[in-house]
Amino acid sequence: MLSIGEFSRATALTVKTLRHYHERGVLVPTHVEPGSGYRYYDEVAIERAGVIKALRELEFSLDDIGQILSECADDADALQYLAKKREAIAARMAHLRSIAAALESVIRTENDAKAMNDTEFEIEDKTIAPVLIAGIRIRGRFEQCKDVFKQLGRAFGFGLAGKPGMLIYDEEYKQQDADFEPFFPVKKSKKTASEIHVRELPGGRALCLVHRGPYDRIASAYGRLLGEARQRRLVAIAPSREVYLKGPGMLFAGNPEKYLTEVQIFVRDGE
Amino acid sequence: MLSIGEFSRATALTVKTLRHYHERGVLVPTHVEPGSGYRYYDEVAIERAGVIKALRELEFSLDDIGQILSECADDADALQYLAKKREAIAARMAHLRSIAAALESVIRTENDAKAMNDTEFEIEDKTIAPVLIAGIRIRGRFEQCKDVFKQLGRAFGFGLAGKPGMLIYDEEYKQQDADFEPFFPVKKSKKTASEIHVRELPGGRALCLVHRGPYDRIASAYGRLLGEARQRRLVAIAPSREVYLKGPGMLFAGNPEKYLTEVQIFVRDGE
DNA sequence: GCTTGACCCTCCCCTAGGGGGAGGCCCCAA
DNA sequence: TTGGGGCCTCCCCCTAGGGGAGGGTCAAGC
Repeated sequence: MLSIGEFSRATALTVKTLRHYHERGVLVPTHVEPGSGYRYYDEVAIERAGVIKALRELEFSLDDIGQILSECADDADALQYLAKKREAIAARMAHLRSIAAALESVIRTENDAKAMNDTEFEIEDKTIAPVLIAGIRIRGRFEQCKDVFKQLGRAFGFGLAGKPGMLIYDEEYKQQDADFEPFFPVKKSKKTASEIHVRELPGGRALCLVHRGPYDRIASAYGRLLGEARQRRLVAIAPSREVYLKGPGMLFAGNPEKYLTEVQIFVRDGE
Repeated sequence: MLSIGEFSRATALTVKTLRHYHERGVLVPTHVEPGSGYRYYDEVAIERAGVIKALRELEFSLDDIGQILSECADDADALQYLAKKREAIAARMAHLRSIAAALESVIRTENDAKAMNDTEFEIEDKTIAPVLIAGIRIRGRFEQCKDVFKQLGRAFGFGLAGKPGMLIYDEEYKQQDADFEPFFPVKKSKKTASEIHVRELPGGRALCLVHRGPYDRIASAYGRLLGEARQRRLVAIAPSREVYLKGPGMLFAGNPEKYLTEVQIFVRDGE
């Protein structure tokens, strides 16, 4: 028979832990001296302690361990518990994966934005590649887009493939009854029962300009782009797009003077 | 100003949680009525509550959240915290992955063994495929192999590709100074600084017999196999192998009468 | 037999993020 | 003025133990 200290060294469990296991009933000492309350353990307890250690390493709770020990004498008997644990761990990992994806997305966005901190932006004549998006087209005020992005983020678990954007279907600026579609680029399509519309956005030639500052001053970027288009004898094709290189973050609204928005006006040669 | 109940509905945080956040200092009410102790919150608190909710969903601790809120006004300011969290989550996921692998391995082993429960085993003349293994060759008593398997399991995180086995280099049975090598099949090689020997085990023709029962009766399987080899005029090639289809489990030692061990004696045509 | 030092005991408080509930005060409307 | 709902503080509960205080026990040396 081993005293608790000897048993602790034999099993590599702390004395505190052993007393706790006794209290919780998962590893009761073989004998408790009635007068002094000293705990004594035998060989059988060493084996049981080994099983408990193995189960703890698999992150079973003490309650589960107590039940497993009372019902099982062989790994095969514990199969249902092991399988349940496997499912629980898979679920937990899926959740952690979604958190990691969200973190990754914020970090990348902020790093990208940081790199553009001191850039002076000019109008660019680019060819935009087609891109798969998930969007929700709505009619109303632009403030609503915040909630729409949240909805999209939840539906796709931030398994996103790029910066969020918006399609603006109106030919002229409308404050009240605007017709627009916030979207996220996504990696692959996914069944969603809601009003989310997943499709490939066509590419094409576009005049682009990055606007730095709050959204209520974004009209100037449109003005410059449309002026440039006229000068180059190009015809704008609706919808135009905005890509939010840096906007209100996932956590903080941040400073609107630092917002970066690329405005893309698709064009074709004028007749 | 909103009462705590109204604020609770506005933020979707429970009243209990809000009081807890107050106590922990992460979300202090805008005003506390001195007489009654009633808490009142304003619009700014709603925004702050939103940030706290987002950070809680990313599984930051309240302490971390307090610090982030006190130092950051923009997602960019929180980058270091986000990056640290990402690392922590990656580490946690790696750990969970190893647990899941261990669970998977036990479950598969037990299911495989269960399927062989009622089988009567006969000698088979098989061609064994080559297999990549990690082994530790030692000299001593067979009881030591238990610790060796533990060591291998730890080193390879149960990222295993099959059943454990053992190579027996002795031509005859030795109790004391046996020369043997417990091994695990592995998926790919891996640098290990210790005495673990990773290599491809050659395949070949072998006479095989599954032995059911404790290891101290395994000699009969060898006897039957060697007799069969003699009868077929085959020559045994050392080392022979044992594959532990079901032995003492990861958790319980279990019932030795149910152990299943495939003995493989490699042979070539006799001259 | 006594002392000493190591060992062991129980009891209480602590961790993170709240949940549940008791007992009592506050506020507003009928 | 009275009710009912809202709000307050205080206490205990959960994991799996850790830290420490205060005090009893064991075995060996003298």
